[in-house]
Amino acid sequence: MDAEIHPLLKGKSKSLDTDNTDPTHQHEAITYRHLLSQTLGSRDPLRVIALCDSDAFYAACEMVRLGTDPELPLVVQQWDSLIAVNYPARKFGISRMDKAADAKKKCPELICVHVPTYKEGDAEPGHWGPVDPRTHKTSLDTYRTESGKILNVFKEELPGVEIEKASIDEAFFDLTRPVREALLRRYPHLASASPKDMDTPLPPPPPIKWDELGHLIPIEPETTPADEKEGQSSKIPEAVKEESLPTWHDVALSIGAELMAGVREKVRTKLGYTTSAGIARNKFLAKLTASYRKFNSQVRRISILRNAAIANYLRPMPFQKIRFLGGKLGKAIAEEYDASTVGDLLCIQNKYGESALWVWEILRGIDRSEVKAKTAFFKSMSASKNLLKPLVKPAEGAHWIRILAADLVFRLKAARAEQPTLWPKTLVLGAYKGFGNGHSKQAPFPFIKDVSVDIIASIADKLWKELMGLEVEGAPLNIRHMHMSFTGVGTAETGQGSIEGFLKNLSANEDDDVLPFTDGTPINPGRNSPDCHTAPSFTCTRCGKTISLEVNNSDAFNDATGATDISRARLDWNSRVDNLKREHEDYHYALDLTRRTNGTLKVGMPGPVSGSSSKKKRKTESRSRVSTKGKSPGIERFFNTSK
DNA sequence: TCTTCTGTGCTCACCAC
DNA sequence: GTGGTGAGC
Repeated sequence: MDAEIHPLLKGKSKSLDTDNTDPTHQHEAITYRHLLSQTLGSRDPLRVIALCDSDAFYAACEMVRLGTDPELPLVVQQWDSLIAVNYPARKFGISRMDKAADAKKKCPELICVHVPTYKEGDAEPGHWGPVDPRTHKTSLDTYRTESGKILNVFKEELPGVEIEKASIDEAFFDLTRPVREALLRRYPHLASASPKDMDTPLPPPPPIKWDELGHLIPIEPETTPADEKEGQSSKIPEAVKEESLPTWHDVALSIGAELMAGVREKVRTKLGYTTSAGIARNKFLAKLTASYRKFNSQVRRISILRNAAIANYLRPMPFQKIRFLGGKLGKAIAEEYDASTVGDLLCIQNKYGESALWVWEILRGIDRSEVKAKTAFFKSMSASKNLLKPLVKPAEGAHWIRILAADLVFRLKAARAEQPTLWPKTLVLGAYKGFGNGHSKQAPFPFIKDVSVDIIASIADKLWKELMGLEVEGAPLNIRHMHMSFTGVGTAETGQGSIEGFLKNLSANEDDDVLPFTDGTPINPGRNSPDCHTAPSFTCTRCGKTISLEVNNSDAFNDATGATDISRARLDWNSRVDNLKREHEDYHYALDLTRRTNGTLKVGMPGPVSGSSSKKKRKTESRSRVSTKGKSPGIERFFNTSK
């Protein structure tokens, strides 16, 4: 879920257009041009994004595996603590924080399932008899497998839709395209605009039967359902009534809800999992919407956030719930402003607001990050184990090495079922005595087709010896934690630039540059690319940087639309490069603005470029501030301003 | 009822040195 | 290569 732009610097281009009066674009008129354009990407006013997740996923996996009655209370435990509680069990007041024994007291007939475990010699994780943390290691692998099955159903049901697996039980969907297609099918009169009418707004949309689709997040906050009903008849002022009139985007959301209802039903019938979904105009809001469960108990599991409801939905939200604001940055903001909700921050944004564009935008529900299928597998794969009974003799290491190795073998094999050439370049073994007290050693890992516990163990045993060599003679060993991981996971193919498929931004230094396809691999091999070997790009006259277009395999000229027309494809390229230019200009504009209002913004970042990891950069930035400024309190650490 | 807050035991990513 | 942190589930 990488945004393309540094979150703190994201060109607030869109908001500069229509700006402060309508940051969420909820009143933006949708024209024929909007409707018929295929190239607006995240700026599409008809964008529909969904997040689908499974409730109490681990518990659901066990219910399916065991074939238990869905009404029976069930929990999944990891040693003594609960890691998943199904809905029937929640009715007994059991929560994830309970210990297994306490939960059992609350509900004597509770079904307690232990997570799958390995012990030495096991080829795969399983539900073996009594488990013992002193001999076993837990494994979530069966849940990963189930997660993969769900993802496959998603893909089958929505071919051509970009689906991004966000975690073991969540995925984002960019439904914009299928929704647009459905829209044009259902309302064919929309498709027949003459060129001169392209910029006229669409005719009024039809009414929408929300009740059949899911739960609509109310425009007016703090009203009980009764209030809402009453309000609809007479109490709500005219202006609000206006706002709640359906828009074409609402129609689009409703079609998105239909699509999600379809895939959810397929997941239920094919695999037995129930899911929830949130539908909104972007990923950030879709995610928040999905977690809206107020009236969303068992029946309606789709929540929909209309543009008109965004502001009131966000305002009371504790902002530290927002991704990237949950950590130290959020804490610093909270302390600086004595604020806790989004609403609190909206009033005081201007002090640092311009140097924190990402925050400015996200508080207003603006998020342009793309839904993008994960193109590569994990960069690393790790297994670790807390040892309740610390190791005291070096010879005890071999046992745990084999257990951790079994976990990695199993997972690598599973990954290779889909990507046979997957190759972890290094193996790392770590042994720790406690906080910050330990070491790790690594060794190159050969490309072997049949990776086995023995192979890994033979390498790891050597690493273990090295680690033991670091120990002081005669001192107690006392290893409390062991860690083994594969790093540098990639594919063994040559010319693997296409694996990434996206532009790479190698580092976050001043002098870094965006490299178009490091090895010159065609962006879109074959037919449709205007130029098979060059990423479309432009060079900024102000900063001299060359900005290249990110290529996304859901792009309009790609397979799904069947657009084979090269000139059309070229048009797409050009308009998208234009967008990119605008975005980049916005970036400079924002930078200038910041300099004027807040002193110099010292972030040392390249402009908004495609293909870089926002997370990476944000973290880099905040971390470097912390480390360079030492104890500097407050928010300045994050938005480094100077007089 | 909903939310939120804690915590543990992982897993993954990234950066500094 | 190695150590260490932040963050999310």
